[in-house]
Amino acid sequence: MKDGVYTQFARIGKAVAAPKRIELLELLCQGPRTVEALADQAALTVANASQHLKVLLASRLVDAQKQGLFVEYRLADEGVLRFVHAMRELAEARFAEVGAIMQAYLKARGKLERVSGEELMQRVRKGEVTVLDVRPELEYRAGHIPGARSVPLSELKRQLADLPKNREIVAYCRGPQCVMAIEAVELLRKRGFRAQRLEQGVMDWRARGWKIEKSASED
Amino acid sequence: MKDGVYTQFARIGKAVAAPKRIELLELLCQGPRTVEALADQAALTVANASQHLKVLLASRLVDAQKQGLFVEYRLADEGVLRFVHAMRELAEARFAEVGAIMQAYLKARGKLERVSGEELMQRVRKGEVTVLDVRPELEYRAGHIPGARSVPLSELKRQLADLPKNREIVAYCRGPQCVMAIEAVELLRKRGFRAQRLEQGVMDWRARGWKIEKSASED
DNA sequence: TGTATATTCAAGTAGTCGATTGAATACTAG
DNA sequence: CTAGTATTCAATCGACTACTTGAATATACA
Repeated sequence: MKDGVYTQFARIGKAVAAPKRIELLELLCQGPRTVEALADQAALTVANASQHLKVLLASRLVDAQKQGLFVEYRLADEGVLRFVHAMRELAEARFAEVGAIMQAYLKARGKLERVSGEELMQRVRKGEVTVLDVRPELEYRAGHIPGARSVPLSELKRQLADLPKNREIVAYCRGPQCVMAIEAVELLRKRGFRAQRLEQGVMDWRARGWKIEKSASED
Repeated sequence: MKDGVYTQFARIGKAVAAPKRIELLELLCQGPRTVEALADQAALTVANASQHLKVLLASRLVDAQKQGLFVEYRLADEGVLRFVHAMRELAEARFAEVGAIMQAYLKARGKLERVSGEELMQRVRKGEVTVLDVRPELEYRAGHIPGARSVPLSELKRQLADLPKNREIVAYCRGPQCVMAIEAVELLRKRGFRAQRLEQGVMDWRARGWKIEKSASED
């Protein structure tokens, strides 16, 4: 009996034993995706991605739902999000490597200051800052930080004219491992804006139980 | 770069991808152990246990420390305990199997009532109950619930005479998957005691941040 | 109906992992 | 130093895994 229980536990472990599956999971933490989108973003062949997703499905960490021509995968529930988050925190605490890799990257990029969530919410409430969600619009629609404005990185250059020059701008993306916000802040600063990067991404935001806003359109 | 990060993350996943390693981890959640003790309790050969422990060591989830003739393994820190706990919660929520296996067992044993932690602490404070730690004494010394008395399951029969007949008794062991407390309660009831089982084990107790008492002796 | 598209299935290969065995290493006690 | 003990190392075998390739389903649209 005891053996059976641990075997069940290990199903969770096996699901997160492959780097690519963790990458897929983190992508799914940002919202539902089709197989193709996931394959694309994780640099996998579609067949291979499908196979990994099948494993995640078998471990009940994700759900799949056929939407017409596409199959949409999503996290099974918020508990999975918390688990992934706990795992990331443990990994970061345990492996200097992870922190080091990120820090080296951040340093090379010129030490962009990071803004914390509590800090941000206070300033948002006072109307002191403009919050930018620089992820693709689809991800924005799946859920975003209250008050954030969707300006996908790819659109940023075109929308520069609409942004306030004298107000502070805080950009965020998927999370600490995502570099979209970093690039956005770089661009903004080059153009003379006062821009900073939000330390957390949407995933951490949710994991901490802070509110998420959903767009009415779609789904 | 991104690939490297996820590879690091996966090291944690790989560490908990094997049932036996999870079993070892849960044993270590109850306190430091030597290789031999772990091998014994997890029903592994010593060499095999050593190998698994090496994997856990490489993933930084545990630490090893040479104590004279023995090597003592222990959790790297409390964060690991929280992680293991989060993983168990996820597994239990996700796999009906785990819950079902346990419930079937509990039912077959005659529906022993379960006592919750908050409930227990209130009654302990009022001096209404006697709390028994039925794990091996070594585990008791490594840490136990405040006010608990060490009566290893193997010693229970011999110490029956010392237990109060008219006071309520609450027994606990390692955790939900551990059956020592169940057996203890059964025995006590057969002998006419008013006995109940504490829902949590030491591990859950700690994970919730409740206090743990340590014996002064050893280490 | 036929064609295009998204996803899954099936089979094959190279590589990894878990368990076993027997030897090697480190420490203790006499 | 020698004998004994706890642990690890090294080599092996069978099982499993990730990824690739090419074919098979299933749905949408014309």
